Amino acid sequence: MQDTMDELKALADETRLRALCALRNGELCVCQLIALLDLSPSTVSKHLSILRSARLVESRKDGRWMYYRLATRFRTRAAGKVLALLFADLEDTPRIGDDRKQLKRICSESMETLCRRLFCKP
Amino acid sequence: MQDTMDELKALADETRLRALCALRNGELCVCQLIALLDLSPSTVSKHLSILRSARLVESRKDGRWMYYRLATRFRTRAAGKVLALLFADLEDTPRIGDDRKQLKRICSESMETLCRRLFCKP
DNA sequence: CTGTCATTTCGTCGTGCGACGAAATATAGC
DNA sequence: GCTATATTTCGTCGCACGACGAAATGACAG
Repeated sequence: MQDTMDELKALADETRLRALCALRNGELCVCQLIALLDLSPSTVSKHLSILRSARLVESRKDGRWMYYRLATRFRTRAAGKVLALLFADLEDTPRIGDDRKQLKRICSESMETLCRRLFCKP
Repeated sequence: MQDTMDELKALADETRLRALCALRNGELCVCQLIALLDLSPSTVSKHLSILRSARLVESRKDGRWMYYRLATRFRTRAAGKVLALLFADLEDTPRIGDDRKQLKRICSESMETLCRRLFCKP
């Protein structure tokens, strides 16, 4: 039951749902998620650590960059199917639609340029 | 998206999950849920109102008693299937197993006797 | 109409969560 | 080894949430 609760609590936040939806098309770097979600790096990092504790996402480190992706194996039998159902529902919402467009723009940029924009003064 | 969020937030609480599981076999009176969950009447009432706001349960009044049951139509396409998946997973957990036994005992009592035990001093 | 009883609403208290900035950690490039 | 940079950890703040008891509401029983 604790596993289920962890997953549900991880899902019960709009920011984290948006992050999960963004990861549907493959892994993303933290800085890309920061740009998408438009929150402080520390806040985004905390959200990702909550998703990882619930084993809804996995991460890998590549040099200076940290990549997150959807988990492939979950702690509960329900999790994978629940995610699929949520994704299908959220597909049509304006918020997630906007995110998808925004993500396209973000991914068209090199990560160096992106990070420069994120962390440096204008 | 708000509908999905409301549902997920309603689900992300152990007490409310237990209540939903208890309602799988049919409607229950508030006093039966109070006995099962072992929480104050006001607390249980609040939980049920959250579940009702999310449209996961429906209620009907019969005289002095208020009955709650699982909703049949949901606000999102995912909700019904998500509930089914959660139920299947929770089925096997000790907590929900205990609840099922406890609920059998509770339902074997008349509601008058039950309420007398709940509200009156011994 | 009045009293009783089941349930909800209201007010309060403590805890948990999401936000941030500052500091710490880790890696790449010089 | 330094320095710059990407991410995480830590400390703090405000707010939402779950718990309760007391008071309000609504329905039946006399």
